[in-house]
Amino acid sequence: MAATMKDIARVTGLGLATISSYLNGGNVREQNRVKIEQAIEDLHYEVNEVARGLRTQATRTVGVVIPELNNVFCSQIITGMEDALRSEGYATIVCDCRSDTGLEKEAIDFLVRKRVDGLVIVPTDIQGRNLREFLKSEKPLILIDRRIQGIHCDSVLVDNRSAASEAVLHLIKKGHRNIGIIGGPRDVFTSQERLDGYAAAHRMAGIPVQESLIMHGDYTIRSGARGIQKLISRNPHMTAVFVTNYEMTMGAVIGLNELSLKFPQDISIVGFDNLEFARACSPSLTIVSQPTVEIGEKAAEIMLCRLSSSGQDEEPKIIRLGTKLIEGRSVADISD
Amino acid sequence: MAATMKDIARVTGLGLATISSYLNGGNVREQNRVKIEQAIEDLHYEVNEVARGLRTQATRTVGVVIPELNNVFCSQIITGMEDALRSEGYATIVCDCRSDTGLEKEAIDFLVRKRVDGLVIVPTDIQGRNLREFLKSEKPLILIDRRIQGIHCDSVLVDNRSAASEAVLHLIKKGHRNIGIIGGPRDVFTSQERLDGYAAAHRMAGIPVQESLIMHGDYTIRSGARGIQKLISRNPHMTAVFVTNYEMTMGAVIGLNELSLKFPQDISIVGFDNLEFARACSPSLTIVSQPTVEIGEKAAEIMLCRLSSSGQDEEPKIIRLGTKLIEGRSVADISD
DNA sequence: ATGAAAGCGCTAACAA
DNA sequence: TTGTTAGCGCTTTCAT
Repeated sequence: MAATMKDIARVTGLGLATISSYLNGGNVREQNRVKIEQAIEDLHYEVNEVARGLRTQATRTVGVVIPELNNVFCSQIITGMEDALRSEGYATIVCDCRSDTGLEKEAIDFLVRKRVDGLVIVPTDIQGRNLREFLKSEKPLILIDRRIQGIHCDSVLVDNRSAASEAVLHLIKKGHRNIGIIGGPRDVFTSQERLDGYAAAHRMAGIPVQESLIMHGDYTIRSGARGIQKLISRNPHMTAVFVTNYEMTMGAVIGLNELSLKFPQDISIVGFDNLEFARACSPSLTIVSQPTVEIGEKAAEIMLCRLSSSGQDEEPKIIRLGTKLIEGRSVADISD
Repeated sequence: MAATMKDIARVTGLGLATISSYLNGGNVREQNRVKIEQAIEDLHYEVNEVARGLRTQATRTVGVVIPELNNVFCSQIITGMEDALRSEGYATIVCDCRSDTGLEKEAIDFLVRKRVDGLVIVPTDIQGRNLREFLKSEKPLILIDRRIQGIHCDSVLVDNRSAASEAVLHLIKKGHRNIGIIGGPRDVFTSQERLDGYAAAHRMAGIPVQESLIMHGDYTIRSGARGIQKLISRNPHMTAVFVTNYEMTMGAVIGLNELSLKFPQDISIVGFDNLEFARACSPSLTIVSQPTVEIGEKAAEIMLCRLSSSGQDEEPKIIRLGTKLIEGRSVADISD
């Protein structure tokens, strides 16, 4: 059996309160401090966080629900967040709900049962019913990447409209007029914003938006490959495609390979996320890059703040982080 | 405040033992069962797993330590494992130690303090000092991907020797005689096994191994890019390269792009992992594919078994899973 | 089948 | 500063 505070008390001849005080950074007489440290060393004592949690009603654990762990955007966010939380003694329990609203509900219930102190989520269910329930618990909730109507809580987002319009304007500047887009699911917040940005860029340039140039994928590699192939067959005049997440970008590249088409000669392409992949492509891809690690760190920072005694009653914060357009060689200049 | 068993007892007029018995699947008189269920419903009661954990000395939580979450091999393993564990009510706390032995120790201590019931680890420290300590706790420990000398515990590995020799023999069959390899760090178990396989294939074919054809990377994209460039400058006769993990494979592709070299015309390449990336390359890459999700599921299965009352005293299991060589178009046939 | 009571390891209020 | 004590919410004897 692992040693307990009682053992330390017995060995040192001190009371429990003294040990507890020492462990929690309180004042202890020098000679006792030495004794306690010696005993802890000898008995390999480690605080039992379960007992502490029962007493303090805090598990020092944060729950995270994401649509897909096996997705660079998500895994990078978690890397940044987990790191920041752990350095403050918080554990992170990550649940992957496979973009399934049912599994999302199960994951949240699971985390509630585990008594996490707070929840960070990249929501799948756009209704947010599960979240409304969670909010009643008065525990901090942070939304990442997607907002939900009627849910007022801290959110960390990127500026999707600007990101998309910057990408599309870049294509327009290079002379493209028939620009396809492979967007995400119609009902996803982020996806809508990116489509808005696509339309806004067209408006700014005075180019009408053509419905046939708009495809909705589901953020998978497969849908990216299918998407670009459909776009091409439907739109003989299309000279460029903007793809709105990493997996679909990779899919689009696969799709072109399958048709033996080359970028930028046959078609220009602007992708999304994952600089490494962009550089690995030949020629390298022009992409919109999101500050994923920063998103995770920001979420952790806000969570830590809410969890501390001070930052509880402040208004919900909406953080918008910027993206960068990183130029590769996948866009042909056809202006003349 | 959330409702407790006491509340259920008060509302139903029953004793705590009865409620507990009900919650744990014991026998309860029909009429009481109904009453209890009603009360649970009304009060939104949820078991407090923290209190239960304190009492039962089990948190129903498994700790996982990996060298890099933002690495497809690791994230896919975790996807498979987390899924299997959660469906049995176990939470997974993942710690990313950034391939740093110091951080690995911190992560393990952290998980011990969190009183995880078991530990699954892709070890970074090849000495395994942290693990020796953990083993004393009598809690189940499972090693993934890498074994450690002197640590006897369950392990889930792939057959690295066969994987590597199959890849190299494939190259030899296509007529290659000067085959470079970008291996992992010298001290990593998996990396040694793959190098063994590389050598074994040469022996089988009666081809001497040349030291200059062997590079050691550190499993990062950057080291793959540098690695292939060094190999090329050092070995003018080299016609093919075998790259031994996904990140370095992507790096090698980047490195070739930077030199404006094409595969398979200028050099043939066999990579590792991530079928999607392999298909996204142009032409598609021939790769060794590991059953990552299966590795995670197997680890979860063994952990669940060890954690159950039955499977505790069995001998450590060493599971070896097979890999597949998936042919793309990145290997030129130069036999004549 | 059910109830009473002890105790898991800790913190915090109170006393000394 | 330190000791004593009560309980956090649960499971588990031991009675009944």
